[in-house]
Amino acid sequence: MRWDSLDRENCSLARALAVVGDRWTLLVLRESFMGIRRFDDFEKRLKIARRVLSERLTMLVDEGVLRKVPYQEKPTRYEYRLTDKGFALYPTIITLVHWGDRFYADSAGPPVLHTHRTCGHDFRAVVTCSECGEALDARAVTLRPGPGTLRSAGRSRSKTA
Amino acid sequence: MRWDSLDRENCSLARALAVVGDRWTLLVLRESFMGIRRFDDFEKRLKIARRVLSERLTMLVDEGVLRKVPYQEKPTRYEYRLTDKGFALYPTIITLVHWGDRFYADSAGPPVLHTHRTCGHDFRAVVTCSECGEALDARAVTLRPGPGTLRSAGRSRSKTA
DNA sequence: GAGATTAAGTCTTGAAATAAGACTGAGTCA
DNA sequence: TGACTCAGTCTTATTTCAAGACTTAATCTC
Repeated sequence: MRWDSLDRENCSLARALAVVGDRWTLLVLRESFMGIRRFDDFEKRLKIARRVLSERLTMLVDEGVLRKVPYQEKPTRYEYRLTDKGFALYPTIITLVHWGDRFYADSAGPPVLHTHRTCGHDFRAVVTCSECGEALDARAVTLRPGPGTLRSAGRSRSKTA
Repeated sequence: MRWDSLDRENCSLARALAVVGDRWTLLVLRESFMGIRRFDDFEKRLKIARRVLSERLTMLVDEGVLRKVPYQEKPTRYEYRLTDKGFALYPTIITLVHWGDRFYADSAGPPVLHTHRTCGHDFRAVVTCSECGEALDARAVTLRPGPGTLRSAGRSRSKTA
């Protein structure tokens, strides 16, 4: 499978992965969520090859996940900021961080704590159902074909997720 | 950076990505969540190179995300099932699927709908704070060093996420 | 009992992505 | 004038990946 053709596949996960399903891309976004915006700062913090960083940033801008904003003139220089589409990836990233905390933290505990400013507490991310508000468990979810289902999709059979 | 050394880095996201930060790995897990368990079924559905599939499954078993369970003898054959650690990736996958639905669905709508058996409704995944129950926004989260922080970590400065 | 089939892989080969680091260019600072 | 900053691009060697033929072990089909 060629990944640049994946966006045509009728699967939201495959389409999402065609954009962010890459280690460097997600680490770049982690830095964005931590407030990093400039090329050299990304490079120094990630120790990423400049060529790879350049490619990823350009791709993320093309996809609308980041946007280039000029922060000085003479010479004009740009920084990379999250768009709303980029901010919408936060749930994915925070849940993955917490998975890492849970299964790969040092015995001492997680390296970083997340504090919810609204309530003032350190928290874990809990994924809940938009309809009933209960915490979601994969075993309690059923799949069924949606309006965008293609005729070909074998995955359209109702199946326990 | 070599990815096999990433687990030693003091960052939960990097450690998590060292395991699941790969397109094929996440698509394999998607199939697992859809109930697929056998080598040939993964291969047929994903059209993945057998070599790559074999590698990914072995790695996921080594990491404890999947486990091999014999389902017949003569010859003994195994299927791959999610462990609890594997099920714990559901929040990450469901939020990424919904991100794909939101930004990459056909005009008709998402290809697959998710139904919560507990309440009977189609739902979106909402990430909430474990402490106050409110929906989380990246802008309302602050980072601070946790017990596992290394002395080296520049990321330990308190920073808006 | 010969040959096809099923399941779960391994092997080979060519193509693509990555890492490391030198190089470029436009402008400022000392 | 020369060093420095920032944001890249370019080159080359290494690593990883994709495609698909091949292997093994056992069972079904005729």
